[in-house]
Amino acid sequence: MSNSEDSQQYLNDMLVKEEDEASGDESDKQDGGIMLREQDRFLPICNIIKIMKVPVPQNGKIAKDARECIQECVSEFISFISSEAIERSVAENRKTVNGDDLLVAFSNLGFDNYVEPLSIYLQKYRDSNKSDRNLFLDAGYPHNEDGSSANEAGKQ
Amino acid sequence: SEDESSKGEADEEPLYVNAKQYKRILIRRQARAKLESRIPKERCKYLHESRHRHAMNRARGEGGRFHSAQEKGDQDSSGPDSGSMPMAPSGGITLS
Amino acid sequence: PTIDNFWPNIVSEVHGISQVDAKHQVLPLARIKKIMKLDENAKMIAGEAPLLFAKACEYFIQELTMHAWVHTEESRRRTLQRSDIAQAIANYDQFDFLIDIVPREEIKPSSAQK
DNA sequence: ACGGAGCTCGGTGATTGGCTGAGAA
DNA sequence: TTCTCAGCCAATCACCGAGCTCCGT
Repeated sequence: MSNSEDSQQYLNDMLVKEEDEASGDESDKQDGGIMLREQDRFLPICNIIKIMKVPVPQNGKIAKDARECIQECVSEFISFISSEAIERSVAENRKTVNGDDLLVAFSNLGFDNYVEPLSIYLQKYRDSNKSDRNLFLDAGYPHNEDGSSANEAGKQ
Repeated sequence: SEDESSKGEADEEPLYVNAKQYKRILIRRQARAKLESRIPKERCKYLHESRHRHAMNRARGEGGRFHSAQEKGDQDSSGPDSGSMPMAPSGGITLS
Repeated sequence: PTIDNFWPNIVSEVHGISQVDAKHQVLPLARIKKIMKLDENAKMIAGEAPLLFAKACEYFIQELTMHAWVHTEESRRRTLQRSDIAQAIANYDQFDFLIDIVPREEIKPSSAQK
């Protein structure tokens, strides 16, 4: 039953380290390190397509070239903003790139439109995490801290 | 402060680009060059061998579409005449 | 659904979010982090960074696609293709950072170049 | 004490091609 | 007009996220 024609052997992600492309006749071995696969460089194409369909009319079509083009653009988008944000975190002697570094990077690179919605989104994310923690801690264990004790998240 | 558009690279990029992005574009260009050797020159036909084989072996409808795998064994006890229709709405029409 | 209303709509959408659900993101956070880590200067990355990027990427994809679709309609087509994206990038200076990814010469021949 | 890197693990949605009309040419 | 090519289906399995532990700040 088992076929004997298995040109490529796949190991699990735990063991796979070397290049493992199985594109049929693909045999490009570039030195300089480990080969990067598309899964390492791009976001999943299915998710990209879903988002692309939002501003396109219902009966509109999207060519394969266009999907892959956007996929590459998105990865460059991430790397482009990241590069600026990382440089800022280094300039401030921090090892961790945080959300504020990104917001500053968006602003500095001319993506001013992104700053307001992303600031709101980031604030809501931090609020929801803090409220989760505080509810858990305040439930039955009074833990004193210097300064503030009771503050409610007010908005709108 | 200067609000002029930065020129492209003196002898490589003759186009005018967004002044706020100019410096970063050059930095990214270098970073991509370092990665270039690790990037395959062309896109492969599929990402996973196993998923490729899965798609090839799947039950397919007449129009080439994937179809519920109602049978995957090889032995068909029923007569060949039995039209494979999982659910035939008798005269009824689907709501809406 | 127009370009002028895009960002105002986005801003009112984020206000409608009650609690940030990190789980059901459209884009996988682990993949975004992996792409960020391709930068040799990247050391540590806060958990909120991929989350911000997930949202930002949604906006970016929608905006770029929206701009590209304008050119699809200008050419009286119903299929968005790569040349439309090249045009969109050429016409909006916020997309200048993509100039190497989609070079100018990718704009379809016999089309006016601004 | 906080929070992120690196494991492991289990649950799940992204991946995937043949046919055919929409639509690019 | 000719003929390329994107949408359409859903089952597997690679990968994502949620737990851990460990270590640096």
